[in-house]
Amino acid sequence: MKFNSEVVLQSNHQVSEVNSALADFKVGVDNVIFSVDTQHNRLLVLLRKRKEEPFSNYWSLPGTLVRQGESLQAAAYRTLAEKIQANNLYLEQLYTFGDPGRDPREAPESFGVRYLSVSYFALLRYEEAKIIAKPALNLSWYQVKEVPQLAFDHNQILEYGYRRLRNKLEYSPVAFDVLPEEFTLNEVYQLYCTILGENFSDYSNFRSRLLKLGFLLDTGIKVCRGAGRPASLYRFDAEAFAPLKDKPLVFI
Amino acid sequence: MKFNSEVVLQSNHQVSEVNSALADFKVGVDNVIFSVDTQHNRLLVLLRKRKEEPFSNYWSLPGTLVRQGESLQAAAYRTLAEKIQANNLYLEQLYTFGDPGRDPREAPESFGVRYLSVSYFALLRYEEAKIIAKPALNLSWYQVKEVPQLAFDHNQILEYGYRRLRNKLEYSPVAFDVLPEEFTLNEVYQLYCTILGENFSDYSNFRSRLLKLGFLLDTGIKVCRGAGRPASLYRFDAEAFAPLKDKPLVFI
DNA sequence: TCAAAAGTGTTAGAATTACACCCATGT
DNA sequence: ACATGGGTGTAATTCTAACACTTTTGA
Repeated sequence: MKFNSEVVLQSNHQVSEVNSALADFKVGVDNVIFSVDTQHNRLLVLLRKRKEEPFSNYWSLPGTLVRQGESLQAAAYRTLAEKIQANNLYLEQLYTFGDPGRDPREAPESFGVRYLSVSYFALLRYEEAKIIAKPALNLSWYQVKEVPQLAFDHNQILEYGYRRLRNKLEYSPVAFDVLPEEFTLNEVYQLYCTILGENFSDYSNFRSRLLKLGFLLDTGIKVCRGAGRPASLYRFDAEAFAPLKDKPLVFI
Repeated sequence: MKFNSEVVLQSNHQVSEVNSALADFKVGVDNVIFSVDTQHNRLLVLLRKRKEEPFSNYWSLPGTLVRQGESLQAAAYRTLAEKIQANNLYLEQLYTFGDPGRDPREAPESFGVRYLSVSYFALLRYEEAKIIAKPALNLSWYQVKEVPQLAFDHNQILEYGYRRLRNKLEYSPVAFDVLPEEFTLNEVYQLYCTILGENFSDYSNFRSRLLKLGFLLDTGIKVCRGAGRPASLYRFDAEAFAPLKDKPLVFI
């Protein structure tokens, strides 16, 4: 019998006895909020410095506890909206971490209370992401490559979210949720480059693959970005995309 | 702003007021247990007829509440092991459903208690899956295509699990977790056929693609399955597969 | 007129598809 | 010997990767 590798992520916990009484749970939502800074070719993640126990002074993923009458996704969105403002964003549930011992507030003896974390990942563009500047919130963008040791199992959650992000980009049209209504093909390319790395594909090949898929409409409108030939503005055609849903697309 | 389609799955709930008090949760685990019957070319899912309220007499996904000191995955595995016995199985977390109102035990006024369902999906072969025969458990295999209306949001969970299963099969080696140590290539092909449908690929092409990937070892041992030329037994080589992990495989 | 950015085209090589065909066994 | 299932080979087509080249703008 084998279980899968995803599961391994949450299994490095202290071994603990299982008794047949039911566990009581507090449910939190933790967000991996990625922002793509195509200008500087950086992929960033939003972190918050904790000022409370446990893990006081550690950086952590922004999170919250779920309120009465609030859906999980609504809680995730609330956490996000309290901290940053953005018009185009993508939000999706990631994974639920709930091993006993993942939160030190679970006292070693008293198994009464467990802390469950339903994680979400969000993607938006750095240009649009305005941090709502309350210094008390202790928020900061970190380059994904340079994230320090985080509170709880948040490094694991981040790693998991990063993997999901790269996969999503390859076979689903997340990019168009994040870009504005109208965009140039080069903007799409830049987005892919900063997330997947420069050499994921040649621009001209990327371009023709994308257009061949047939769900990008050329508006005919041209825009000038500094020097160089003006670029066409495209828009995502949801109707043309619909039949491709579920099919394994490759944007590589 | 757009959220993704997965999220839509859990958003058809009654609208309810959010107040700032925290919600209390009971956490359950629900399992989508698929079994592949290659003999009869059927994909089955294990259902349990409820004998308690709510949804008494409805079929439902087998589930349980999480116990003190028990990990989510352990709870999922316990539910499974109580009901069926199998040597080779694959188990993976699916999605967490937690919208307010998904369980009728959440009284309309009292938002105190919420029922969260962390769903898991399992895959095993029908030949190996022995139902532990306690009539009181009211268990039965259903063909996925013929599942009736289920309790709670279990049809949604099943649909979601089914989608995941088909995707997993295409780009990850789940099949080899489910097959015995040694297997014939035709057994692999049959597995793919019953899950993805007859015409997903020609046998000879499937065969060469699979072998070219290089992580199947020919043991040299031949076995006869009735008439016809004897088939070679192969085994999955985890070491040879390791470098291919994360890479986008295509078993189509 | 030249550099920069947008966009098109070409070509060698790899991968995919749809088959035809040979091999080894039970009856 | 022939049906059955196992296994190999191949030719047409499509896809991919790498790169050359043309077009349109600002300076």
